[in-house]
Amino acid sequence: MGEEVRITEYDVGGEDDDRVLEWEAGLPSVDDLMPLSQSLVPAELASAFSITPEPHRSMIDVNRASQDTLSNLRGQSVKQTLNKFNGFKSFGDDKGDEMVMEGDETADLTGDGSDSRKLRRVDSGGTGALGGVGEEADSALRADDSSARTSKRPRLVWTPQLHKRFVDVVAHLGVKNAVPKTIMQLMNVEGLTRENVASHLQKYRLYLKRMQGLSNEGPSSSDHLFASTPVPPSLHESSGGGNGNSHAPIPMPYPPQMVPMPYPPPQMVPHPAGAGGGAYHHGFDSHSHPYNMMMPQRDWSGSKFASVSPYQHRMTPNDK
DNA sequence: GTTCCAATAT
DNA sequence: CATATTGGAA
Repeated sequence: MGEEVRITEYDVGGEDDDRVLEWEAGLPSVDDLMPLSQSLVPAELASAFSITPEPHRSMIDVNRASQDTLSNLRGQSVKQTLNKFNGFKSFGDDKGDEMVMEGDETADLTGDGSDSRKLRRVDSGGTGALGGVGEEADSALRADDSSARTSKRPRLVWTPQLHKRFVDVVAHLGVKNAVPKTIMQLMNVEGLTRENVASHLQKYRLYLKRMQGLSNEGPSSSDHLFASTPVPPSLHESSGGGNGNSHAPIPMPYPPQMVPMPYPPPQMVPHPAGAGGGAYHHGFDSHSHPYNMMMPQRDWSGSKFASVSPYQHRMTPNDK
């Protein structure tokens, strides 16, 4: 069994600082990785081989470790990086809604009760304030607030990836079937609520409508996210019409493997939301920022919510 | 009783 | 502007 965390061992060589950013970009998110608390070796197996499992490691430990490591790499920007780690949040929300999804090779391990710790860090302007390098990373969190219950969900941020998925699903369901509940289910994004989808769907419909009216012309400044999304050419109806099946609450289009868009299990990555300053918008022109650009299909990060995004840029390049 | 959907609120 | 929340209608 190899060791998991030995990131600290990599030596930096004489690389540029920029390299570091590149690494970050490609690195899996925290949620991407196996839960730290989980041992790689099953207990029985371990005992059989006389392996003593390592004591538990918590996020705090890791953060500390990474802080150390990063401190070595670059004396300064550490904080920013750490924020990325702390910035993600995890929801334990279970509405008991199970997917009707098949069991293909997704081998979904995601769903497991991966530790639903609520690690919440909403730093926003803090960056400027002290900017100290030795900024506290832990912030153990006050116990009472840690329970997500009774607390409101943060605003969902529809990242390009999320939206992409949304559009795909909507495209595949007919117009008739493209209702919030179904969409939500097919999207298979953890923590995504029906309301979230409903709200987005509403906006999306308006967008489509507007698009139809003005079929040609007009890089409207209000395009944003939508502009870059391949709109379903024709909103064709799916099996809904001819399907005489009375049962099956959710009409699965086709067998899993045949379905043109097999979605990977949900994952999430911390999003730079407001703080960093840069937002995506427009899809292009973003190549100066390490994170959150339209990545190749893979890594469809940002399936989750992000901290509030207080800032929004108002740009009217060529407003019409 | 649930879900959709449009309007309205934050 | 982007989402959330609301309330009437299917």
